[in-house]
Amino acid sequence: MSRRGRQAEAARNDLRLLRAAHEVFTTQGFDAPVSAIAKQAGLGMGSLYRRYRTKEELLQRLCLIAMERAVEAAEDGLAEADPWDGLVLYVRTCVEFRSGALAPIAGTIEVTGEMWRVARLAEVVADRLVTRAHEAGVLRSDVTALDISLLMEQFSRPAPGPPDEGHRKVRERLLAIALDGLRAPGATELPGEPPSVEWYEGRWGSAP
Amino acid sequence: MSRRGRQAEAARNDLRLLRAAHEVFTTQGFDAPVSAIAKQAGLGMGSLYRRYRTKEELLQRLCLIAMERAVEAAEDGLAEADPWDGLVLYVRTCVEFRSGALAPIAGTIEVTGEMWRVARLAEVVADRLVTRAHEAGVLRSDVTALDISLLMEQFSRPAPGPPDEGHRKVRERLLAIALDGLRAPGATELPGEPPSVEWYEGRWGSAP
DNA sequence: AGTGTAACGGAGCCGTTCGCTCCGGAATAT
DNA sequence: ATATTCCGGAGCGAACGGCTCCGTTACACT
Repeated sequence: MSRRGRQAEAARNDLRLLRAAHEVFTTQGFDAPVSAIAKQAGLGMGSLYRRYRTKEELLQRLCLIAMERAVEAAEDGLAEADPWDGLVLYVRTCVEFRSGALAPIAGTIEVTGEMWRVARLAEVVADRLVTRAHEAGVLRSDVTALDISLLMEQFSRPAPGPPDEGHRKVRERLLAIALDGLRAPGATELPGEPPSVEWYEGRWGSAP
Repeated sequence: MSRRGRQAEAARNDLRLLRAAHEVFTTQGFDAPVSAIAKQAGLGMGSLYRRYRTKEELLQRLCLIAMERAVEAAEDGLAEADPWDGLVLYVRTCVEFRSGALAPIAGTIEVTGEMWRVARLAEVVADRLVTRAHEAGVLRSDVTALDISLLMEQFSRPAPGPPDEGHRKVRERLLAIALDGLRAPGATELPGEPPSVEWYEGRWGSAP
């Protein structure tokens, strides 16, 4: 797998690039300047634009990876013996990686076929996790898988200003509160209709 | 109060301007173009820059008004007989007005003396509301007033993309979940230390 | 060692955007 | 009729962002 010399450096740089892009885009929003990614990665613009021919291409790659990670997180949750612990692990992991912050980007770029594929997969796996929690009676019955996706998205929303360790801690506390609110049985019924998949994916542009 | 003719129109326009600015800044973020506010208000740039000499001046006014509204909301909550209902009313009202979305703006502009004054007042009133809920034993004991402020801020965070009625509904559902998570007694203890006021207000620049 | 080549950094091009100004005209007041 | 107030929006200068181009560097192969 690993090559030597200059090629190995290129591979390392690609990783650094993706990490930097994740960091920058999730905290500064998707209209962050490309130069900020290069800077964060400790690379020049030339290297970035050699690897990705356009900003959009970088974003597509980034979203794809984030979704793959979400799938992994869901599978990890499924591997957990206790349904509740599994669900919590999934939510915590996703919020930690801020996958939700990437989701709205999909509205800005063209969604590739592969992205749709992984998105469907992620949906299926997450559904399984939620269904299991429902059947075990540990998750309040009026909450849907989509509610949970949107909750994660809400908690991945970037805080303005420079990244701050304090923000991470605060998010953990607030998320713990919200997770308690997810436990069965709910104290009060949730208002309104559950959100629909059509609406949710409508923000991504038309289907494949 | 109301004047006639051209002066009355100017007063109406000021209101429209503030409403538009609130709408635009809370949904698009604080780096939204000034022209967008003028457009949303149905006015020209000239009218805007006659009333407010600079973008910063407009933002200062806007923040001040938002904080005054937060104070009102807290007082309304205090007027409620039931401590829990009062707290919920306060949180719901603030999230509805998205006061939290304005708070981070304070880091980008100079904070006037009057703004500090009202901020202190808001802090005091909100504290009273939270303390009352604690004493009544309806609010989980490990949550602080600052946690609640930050929760409101998290839920006021702008969603990318065009404003959408769906988002409002979803926010209500998610907020209902979080509010259930605030009820006493909490299912699991909150992680980490409670946030400190110094950290919270540190984002606004130095004290007056 | 010498040469070809793949990857690197970053200054700079060009189109766009943004805050703000300025002026001609319309509505009101005197 | 004249003076005053207020309005709209084209346009200015500066800054910014995506992307390219090119001189330089460091490895690979013989």
